[in-house]
Formats: sequence, C-alpha cells, structure tokens
Amino acid sequence: MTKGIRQVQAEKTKQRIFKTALELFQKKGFDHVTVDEIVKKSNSSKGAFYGHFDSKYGIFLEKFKEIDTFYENFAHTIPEDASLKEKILTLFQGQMNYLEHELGKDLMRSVYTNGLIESEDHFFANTERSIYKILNNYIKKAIEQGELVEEASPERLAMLISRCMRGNLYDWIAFGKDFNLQEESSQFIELFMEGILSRYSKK
Amino acid sequence: MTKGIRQVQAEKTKQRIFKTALELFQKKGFDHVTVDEIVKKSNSSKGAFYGHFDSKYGIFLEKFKEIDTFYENFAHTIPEDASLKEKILTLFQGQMNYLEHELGKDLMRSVYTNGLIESEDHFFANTERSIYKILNNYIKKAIEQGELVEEASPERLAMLISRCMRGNLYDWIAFGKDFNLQEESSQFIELFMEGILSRYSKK
DNA sequence: TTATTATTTAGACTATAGTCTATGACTTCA
DNA sequence: TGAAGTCATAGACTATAGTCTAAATAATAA
Repeated sequence: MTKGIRQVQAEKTKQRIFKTALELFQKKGFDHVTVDEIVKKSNSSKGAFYGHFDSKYGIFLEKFKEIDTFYENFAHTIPEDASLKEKILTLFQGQMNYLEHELGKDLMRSVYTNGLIESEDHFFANTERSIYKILNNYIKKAIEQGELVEEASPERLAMLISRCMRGNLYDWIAFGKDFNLQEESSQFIELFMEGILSRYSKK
Repeated sequence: MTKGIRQVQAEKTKQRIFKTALELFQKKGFDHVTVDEIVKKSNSSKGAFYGHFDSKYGIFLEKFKEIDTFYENFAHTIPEDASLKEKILTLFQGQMNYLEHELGKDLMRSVYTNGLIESEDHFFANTERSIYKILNNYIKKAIEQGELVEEASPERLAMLISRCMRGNLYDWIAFGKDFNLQEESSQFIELFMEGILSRYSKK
C-alpha cells in the first residue's frame, strides 16, 4: 500500500516545520522563538503546525524521542560480563554525555518542564521506555547471576535508578553553568549503587 | 520610624491579592485562574498585582517561603543524639508530609516549574537555604562525633541529599496519583544514606 | 465518472500573561 | 506650607500560544 500524495505532502510540511523550528531554537533559544515566526519562516501555517504538533514543546518531544535510538545503540557497547555497578556507571556516563552534548540544556529544559505538566499519560513513563527496559535487564541478569538477592525487584530498582538520573538532570538545568553534569551524576549514582549493593547483594 | 499610610495601604493590597489568589488556586487549580480574575475579585488591578509579585508563579513562591519556618521548627523536634541516618530519615518524612499536605501538589508543581526557568539567581539555592543549613549541621556533627570520616564534605553531601529530595518530588509531580510520596522517598533516601555510610563511615 | 467524505492547510480569532503610561495621593524638604 | 519628588494603582495595550472554521483537494464509493 503506497502512500498517497497527501500523506507525502503532509510529511514534508511536518519536516519543514520541524527543521525550521529546531534551527530557530538553536539560534535564538526556545523562549525567543514564536510559533508565528516558525510558521512564517517554514512557509506553512498555524493550522499545519498544530496539526502536526501538540504544542511548541511538542517539537522538542519529537526530537527527544531520538534518545531511544541512542540508548539501544549504546547498551550494545557495554560488555555483558561487567558488574552491575560498572554497567550502570557506564550507562550514566554515556547518557549524560549524550544529553549534554547532543540534545543540549535548552531542549532538556523543555523536556523537564513538559514532564511536570498535568496530564493523563505519564510523560516519562512513555518517553523513557527504553531506559527502563535496559535497567530492568541489567538488574534481572544481576539477580540471575547471584550479584543481587532474589528479593530485589527489578522494576522497583529501575525506577529508583532512573530517578537518580532525573534528579541530576533537574539540578543541572536548575543550577546553571557551575554544574558539571558528568562529574555530579557519576558521584551521585556511585553512592546510590553502593547503597543498593550494600542492601541487596549476597555478601 | 512608623510606616506611612502608603506602605500600610500597599501591604493591605498585597495581602488582599495574595489571599484571593490562593483561594482561587485552591478552588480551581492554578492553570484555571487568570490574573484578570484575581485582580477583579480582589478589587485591585494589574498594576498592583505586578507591582507586588513578579508573576503568577510569584504568588506561589511567596507561599513557598513559609517552608523555611517549617524547617526550623521541625529540626528542633529531632533529638540531638540520634544517628545521622535517623535524623535524615526523620527530616525527609517530616518534609514530605508537610509538602504533600500543607503546600500541596499544585503549589509544588509551580515551584518546580519555576525552578527550571533560566535565570541568574539559582532558585533552589535561594529558597532552600534553611534545608542546606540543617543538613550541613547534621553532617558536621556526624563528622565531629566520628560517625563519618573527615574527608566527607558537608556542603557536598548536603547538596547530594537535597538532590534526593528534588528527585523524589519531581517524580511525585510527574507521575501523578499512583505515586506514594512518603513511601517512595523514605525508601530512596534510605538506600542513598546506606551508600553514604558505606563510603564515608569509619567502619 | 461523478458524488461524497476525509484530510491538510490557511489564517482570522480568542484567551491571557505581562508591559507601559498616566494619575493621584502620600512624603519630604526648603 | 507648598513645591517637588516618589510610590501605588488603574487599566489600556501588546505579545503570543493555541483554537476554530472554512476552503481546497485527495481518496473513496457509487
């Protein structure tokens, strides 16, 4: 079943809006770009814009979804036989590096602001599925291999660990330039993993 | 030096706006109350409103500052001779209980959204001075009494611990009704403290 | 092929946060 | 005591995110 002319046209419009918007955001910062401006520069219209995206934030969310691809690729580069702690530290470093340098603070600010908006579907529950899966697998494997006791709940621990990520990212966005994301989050997760191990490892 | 009629009048106006706004927020939720509505119902004006508050959020921030009083009172109720872990767990519980039941999720949502806005002065650095001081004192005392090694930096650990608070509060706001704030943050901080102790205590 | 329906887009319109300026009333100081 | 300055407030105005309706045209059915 081939795509009709219409769908192709619509997709083109969407991409035009998307690219123009990201360019403008990059150049002037999210808050200094208006929807009217995006629409004008991309030769489209409000109708088209809101037909394709839920909001100005929506543009970012679209971009943010690329993170899933990153996670999946990155997870493959971590050796299977590393310890749970090593795996998670490496994942943290890779993630923070990616978020800081590929996506950037402005985009992350939008993502985190958006996460706070009241809505039925839990934002992070949807957007970060990949990371939960990866964490889950690591923990399950650690239990199977006797690194952690049976009582440790993978879902629960994955949630707590991902919360560490959010805490560090929040502070990075909130505390501004003096905050070294890589350094801070490494230290943080190392302490937290220490706690998990001291509680849940078969000593 | 007594206050002139003007200052008294201005303070009255401010309080009228403040109370009316909080009432309306309570009744209809932050997002469903307009500044025009607040101004009209409080028999004041836009000029007065923005003369007294920076923004609609500003109202909340004003209320949020009361938290300092809470911290100071609460800290006194914790026995001096408790262990560091006990002190911090108790503080967490008290704080989360206060935030959930006294200030409420809507207000906290505003505070956390506001914390993400780009600005020179670090929002949490200013608003949460009290909590840093309290945490700092606890940790210093723990070092003095030999609970923790000398190398532990009170400022650093206080920052990390307060980050745990922010992480849990963020998730509470983001993940909606299924999130038990008390339970979640107790578990979280317990693991984190375990990590701190396993790293920094003179075993 | 023609008629009907659905989709995409244009752009006017609405809602609302925040700005700006004028005004009048207190305060200060000669 | 009155002139000059300052402060608090009113409310019109601006900026901009998001809604709504209609028009154009592709897809589908008869």
